[in-house]
Amino acid sequence: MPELPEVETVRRGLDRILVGKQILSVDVLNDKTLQFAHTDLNTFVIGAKVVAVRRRAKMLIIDLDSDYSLLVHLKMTGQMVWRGAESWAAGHPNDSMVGDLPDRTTRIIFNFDDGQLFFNDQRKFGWIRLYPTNTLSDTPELAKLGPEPLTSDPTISFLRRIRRHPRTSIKAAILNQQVIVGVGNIYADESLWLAKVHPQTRVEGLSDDELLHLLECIQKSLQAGLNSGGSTMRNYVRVDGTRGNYLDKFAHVYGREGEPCDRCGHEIIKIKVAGRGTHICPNCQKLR
DNA sequence: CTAGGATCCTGTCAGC
DNA sequence: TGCTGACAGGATCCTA
Repeated sequence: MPELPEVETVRRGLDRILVGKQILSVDVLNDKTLQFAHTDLNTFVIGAKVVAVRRRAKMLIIDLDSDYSLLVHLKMTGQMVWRGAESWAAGHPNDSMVGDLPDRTTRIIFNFDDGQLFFNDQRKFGWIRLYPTNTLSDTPELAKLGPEPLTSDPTISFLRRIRRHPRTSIKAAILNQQVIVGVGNIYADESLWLAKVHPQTRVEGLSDDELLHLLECIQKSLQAGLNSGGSTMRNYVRVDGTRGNYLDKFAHVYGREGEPCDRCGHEIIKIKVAGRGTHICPNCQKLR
């Protein structure tokens, strides 16, 4: 799914398009996606205007002038698509970004007077919840999260939090949102390659300096993803109309098994770590 | 605390 | 062609 760079790309688009607009109605095409009392739609959502669109970890926060906020998680296959005078899409890249909507992946539709916002999610893991804006930071979803890697200084918090898991693999540790937020399977692999750390290395086997260097590599990888525009309609459809892969713009190892390492030329291999497909250069990333 | 597996879903792809 | 199993950018829950 969308990791931090993709969710932040969604956030920027929604903030630009939605702020100041009023939600006229909501169509619920999949009951389980909207995870709050549906009667609350009438009380706190319909008729409200969007005040701001924020992000925490991999979640979107749509603040409404009812003093309630929609909390959105795209999980593996969630995407947001705006259709109005302008057409815009970001999140999980697939044909729903460019085809007629609603389609079979559409779960929720927010209707505005000048357009529609589609929440599409093929696998139905994604969800939308509703909380009073001033209670958000105390919710189970947000309360225990680790620091943001690209805003504020995460170093002290990161070190303290990752040291709580001395015997876990470094890959599992950086995927843990209570240690550092925003890292998913792609950016975990990219960061570990950049830092030349084998994903199965135990946390206790790395010094503070090595962990902080890895943190810098996490920040660099996430920033590279963000700079390439996350996964948006623009980079999903190439100029010639064919389908593109935004990973090509920055990925060194993810999805590149069998290809040569950009640094040493050794063949990239795919293994399994922490239950996830994991891409490494076995020459650059040796298990000590 | 930790590893591993199952789970929530739908779709695609490789191999037979 | 059809079938089967593995796998997919997330996260939680359970067992051992």
